[in-house]
Amino acid sequence: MNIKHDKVNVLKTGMALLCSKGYSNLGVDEICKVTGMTKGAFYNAFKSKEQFLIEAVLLYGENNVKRIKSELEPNGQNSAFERLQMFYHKMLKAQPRNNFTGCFINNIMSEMGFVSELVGIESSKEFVKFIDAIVPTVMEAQENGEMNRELDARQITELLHSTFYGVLTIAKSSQNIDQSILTINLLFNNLKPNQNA
Amino acid sequence: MNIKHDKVNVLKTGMALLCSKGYSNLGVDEICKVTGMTKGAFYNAFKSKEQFLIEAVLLYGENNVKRIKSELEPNGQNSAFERLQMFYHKMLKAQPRNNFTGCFINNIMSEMGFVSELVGIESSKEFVKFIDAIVPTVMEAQENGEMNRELDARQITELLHSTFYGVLTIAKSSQNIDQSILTINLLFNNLKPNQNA
DNA sequence: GTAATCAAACAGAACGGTCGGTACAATTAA
DNA sequence: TTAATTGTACCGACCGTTCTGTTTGATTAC
Repeated sequence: MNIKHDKVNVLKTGMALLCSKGYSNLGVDEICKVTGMTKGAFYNAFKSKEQFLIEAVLLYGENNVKRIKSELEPNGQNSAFERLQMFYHKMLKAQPRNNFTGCFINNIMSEMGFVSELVGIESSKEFVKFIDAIVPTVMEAQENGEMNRELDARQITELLHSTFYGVLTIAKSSQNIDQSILTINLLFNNLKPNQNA
Repeated sequence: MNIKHDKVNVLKTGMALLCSKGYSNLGVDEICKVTGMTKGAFYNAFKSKEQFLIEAVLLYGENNVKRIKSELEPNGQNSAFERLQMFYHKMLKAQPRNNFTGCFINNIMSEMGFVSELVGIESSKEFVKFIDAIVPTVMEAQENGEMNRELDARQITELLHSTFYGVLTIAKSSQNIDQSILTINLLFNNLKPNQNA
């Protein structure tokens, strides 16, 4: 009996696999096995394995932008600066202990950015969208006087998220996030206005 | 006629291949083709492809520590802060345009950190050695009054190098280093002592 | 001096396994 | 009936590795 497969669910399951195993280490057979698809169904739904990856990148990006906006929006309790800090802490701590797979876009950028130009371009686009989604909260923190107003908000955001990617990579390799949290905290403290100004 | 292969040269050539193609995308056949080895010679020199990777990581780490120390040592012209800034600029700009492969250790950490525990551990160790090699110059910059003395030198160094890795990954994917340089500059400016203190 | 010996290094064909992808009949939905 | 979807066997290419046999160069024996 044929099974009706929800493409979005397949992509979401595939994302987790891609995130932990990487693209080259993950076979189409395994994607099919885990999602319960057959090869016929897979290649009916996706033109190729690479196209599957790109669709996963796009879906992840879309959902992540929503998540960013949701977690950073004013909640009546925390200031913009606090929400930003909580946001990055949460993402670091969300990683299961001893199963630290890192961020999907960061991993794909690193593995495929130079191998597949198309994948590189698409994941870069998603990164820019993440930045776009975070910038308003950084601006709010600047207006609050919680962050240095002399700096460009977009530059600050690029710095924050780049550093986040950097510590993620190191944490993924050492399977330890303690240092990552210290590093992110240091950066946040440094982005406060000059205390004695 | 048999050819005498220098293991170090083979590893260096392999490093460049690993850096641009990644581990999973690089076959032993290609390593052999580029280095002029045959399979027999390769498997006589290396127990396995993974062992080849680990030896490449170790050699890269060793050479990179030497390079860091050499580029950061006092030159009678530049202050510690200037030498640090020049060091990171140089590493970013050293990447050939449109052929931006990133940093070997960063790439391997991201691709293999979770796939092979051994590779993850070894590359993390090399990262720590890089930090060890940079810390003294950060301390010197603090003593000079060029960098904020209130912060822990090792923490600053971790932040610098993590951010460097982050911007490298993004640059590798977008094939553009302009933003990376701006981001690193912003971080350096922020690590100066509070101007109005 | 030189012939015999031997382990290490090398060459490259071959192996079993896995890869992404396809062919096509069977099944389902319209 | 017809078109779309699925299940499965299968393809050629490629993978890391192993294999057998050869070459090499240093060591040993005479």
